[in-house]
Amino acid sequence: MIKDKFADAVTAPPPPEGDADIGAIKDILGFHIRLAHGACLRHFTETFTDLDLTQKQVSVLWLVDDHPGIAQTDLAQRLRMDRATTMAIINRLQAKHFLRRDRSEKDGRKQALHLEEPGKAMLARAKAAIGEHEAWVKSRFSDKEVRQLIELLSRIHE
Amino acid sequence: MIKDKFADAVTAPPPPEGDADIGAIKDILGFHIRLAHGACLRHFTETFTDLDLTQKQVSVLWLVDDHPGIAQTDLAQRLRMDRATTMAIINRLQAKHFLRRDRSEKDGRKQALHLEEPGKAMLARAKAAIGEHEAWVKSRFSDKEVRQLIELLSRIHE
DNA sequence: CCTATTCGTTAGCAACACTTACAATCATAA
DNA sequence: TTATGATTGTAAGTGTTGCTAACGAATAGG
Repeated sequence: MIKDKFADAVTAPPPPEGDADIGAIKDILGFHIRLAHGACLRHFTETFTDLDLTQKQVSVLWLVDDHPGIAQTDLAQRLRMDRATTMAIINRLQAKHFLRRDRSEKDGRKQALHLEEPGKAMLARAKAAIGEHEAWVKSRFSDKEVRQLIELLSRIHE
Repeated sequence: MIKDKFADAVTAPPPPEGDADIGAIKDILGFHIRLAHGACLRHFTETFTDLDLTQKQVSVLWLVDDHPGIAQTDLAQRLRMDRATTMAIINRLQAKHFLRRDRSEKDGRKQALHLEEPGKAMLARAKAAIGEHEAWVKSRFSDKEVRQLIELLSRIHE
């Protein structure tokens, strides 16, 4: 119930002038990446309204579960985030009691992150929701195309 | 000079545990789209620091140039943006005297957007910068792969 | 004419990315 | 061992973006 007008915009014939879509921008690869990301983000947000989680938050929960005791800097590197941005996300997750910070024993500067029980439960629900979301994205591709797309995108973010 | 640590993170061997990259998340298509978008956005921002323009602002300048007299709603639909978000972007561009709002003669509710001279000059510079940016993105693909990738991404944002 | 819709606008909220600065900790060289 | 420099987390602040809710003005349709 968010995108009715977009549906129109897509199926409607070019409004006034003739060709009249997005013009030469449509040849710009970066532009398509941004639009595709925006579409994904919108659908993700809808899928996760009940859980009240963002993409980043889910990614962090997921990685902390995969790597118990991981430090914030390590997290930031894996998700290509700023240290300060990571802080903000960790703060929100901690406020919800999804994870805790323990001082690392090996390095007093670092914080060892661990999921709390509510975090584990939420992650389980989140993974189910991600299944839905992924199904939505992948519905327009064959398995081979999905692998192709992932391979191509991987080259961009290394 | 922003991403030295990321270069390390990418070329460095998996830190502690064994496989230890991003784990099962790497099979999630949406995750790769987000990372690729993030990488693009970072490079774009670096490329456009001198011009002090964002992706959205460039897209709007470009479209207004392609479709003189376009209304804000039409812009919003083409770029998949909210009306309110579009307002904010138009306001910033207008504050820099890059474009102006004229009341539409055919529909008193609409604002007809036109580029001002500074806007045209800036768009010319922006298009050159986009050339650089695109070259950076495309450097890792063949022409065929670029066409493929655009086609696949287009299916996501319709 | 009356009603519903559209468009622009304003205001506010949340998330994120970035910067600068600072304190604590660690690593290393003198 | 001490001094120096780098790393880590933290805090505070700025800017961009996306969303909502509400309102007035203009339009379209009955």
